Amino acid sequence: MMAGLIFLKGSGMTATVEGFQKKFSYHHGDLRECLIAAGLHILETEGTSKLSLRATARATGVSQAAPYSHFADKEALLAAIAETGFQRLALQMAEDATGVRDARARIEKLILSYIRFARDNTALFQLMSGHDIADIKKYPTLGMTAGKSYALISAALTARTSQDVETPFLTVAIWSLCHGLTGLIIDGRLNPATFGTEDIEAFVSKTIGVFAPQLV
Amino acid sequence: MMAGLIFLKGSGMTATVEGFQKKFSYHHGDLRECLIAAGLHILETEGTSKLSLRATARATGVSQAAPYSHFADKEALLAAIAETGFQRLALQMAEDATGVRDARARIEKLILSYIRFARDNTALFQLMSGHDIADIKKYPTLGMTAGKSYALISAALTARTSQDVETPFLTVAIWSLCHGLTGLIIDGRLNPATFGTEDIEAFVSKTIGVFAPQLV
DNA sequence: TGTACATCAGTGAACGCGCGTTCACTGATGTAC
DNA sequence: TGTACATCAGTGAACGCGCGTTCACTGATGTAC
Repeated sequence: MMAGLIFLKGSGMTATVEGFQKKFSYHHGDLRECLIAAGLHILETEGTSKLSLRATARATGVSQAAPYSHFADKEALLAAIAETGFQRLALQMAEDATGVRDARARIEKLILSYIRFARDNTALFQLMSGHDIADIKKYPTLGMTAGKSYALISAALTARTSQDVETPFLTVAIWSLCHGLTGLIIDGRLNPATFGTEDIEAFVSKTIGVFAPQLV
Repeated sequence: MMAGLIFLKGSGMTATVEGFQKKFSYHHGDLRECLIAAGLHILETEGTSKLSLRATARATGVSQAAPYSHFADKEALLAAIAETGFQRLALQMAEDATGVRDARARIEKLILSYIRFARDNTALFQLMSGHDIADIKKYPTLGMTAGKSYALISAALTARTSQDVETPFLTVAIWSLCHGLTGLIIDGRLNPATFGTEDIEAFVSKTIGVFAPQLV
């Protein structure tokens, strides 16, 4: 099946949109979500430079002016796409760490999940991390959603704080390490041969061991 | 004095270019360096989106086709600008840590210098860290120059490795932490109030203390 | 149940813009004699 | 020392492009009566 079909609108056509059958007509019915989905698709298949309002509308089979019924401008679409990204990231992290109750193992899982997400969705991750959205305060829900993955790591640490190192400090430190390692990896600026460990899993494990030995 | 003057070329005009007087005429004489300087200037004053070959040529007072005498295409100019950025970063880090011989203090200085550079040159730092240059292998000197700041931290660590944690591992870890903390700070995604320390200096110091207590 | 109407999502043409790149050219410069 | 010439950095006009955004409009839909 063509992935693009999901976003397409055409007279009389039917297509599965997020699990339910929908008959398309003059009014799309689900355009906002489809534009976001199409934007995500363009981002991953063609890169940031190709992600335009017009291309997104095109991929959705809708006129170039149609997005303006749902987004004030291009930046608003970018913000919505980034927010979806943060939602997916938090979801994936939570899923990957499901059932893992041991604090240290859980932190490691969360970090590896973060790295995996960035690797699998590089352009999206860069949109989420970058400066393409100038005024982040214009999109209050974006900041909130972005905090979800941070909260997962914070929560995993909260249960197991040592006496001499506070959780907030530890969270920021581990979060920075996770974020930095991820960025360096996806930019190809780290040579895994010089890690001093066999692979990234081992590296993360060793890092947490050195950094937070108080975690059980 | 207008900063733009530095890059300007005009019949009969004189301007100081990197410390020496130069009389401009049909042939510029130093166009390659001036284009890079102008590009850096645009990057910091107007942002990545305004950094185009045409704008750079305009800022240099030269025709829009002139840059093609020195750069194969836009990406080649971006690579040259990024490389200059890496050069400046390494230089600043080395300067900021001059005379600091204590391993732990030196690492801290280097990290704080890295953060300061990113804060003072946000758009440039993003060009250096981002994916705007698609095929980094096309610019071999870029990769080499990028390695200089990494080498500074690595060297600072080499002198003081504990028995149970190897230097390469520690370097990657501290490098990741430094890079990640920097990225989160310049993206405004960290609230300094929740650091658990008074300021960033204290945070970095505490981090190194926890992470590498074996450093004197 | 049937009809008139208000709503507003989506249309399609048009605007002006800045961009990367090409191309035949021009003119300043350094060098060989 | 003076002249002819090759070099090649820089010119300026032009190409085609895709973009964000606006605007008067159209037609599908739901609702009030």
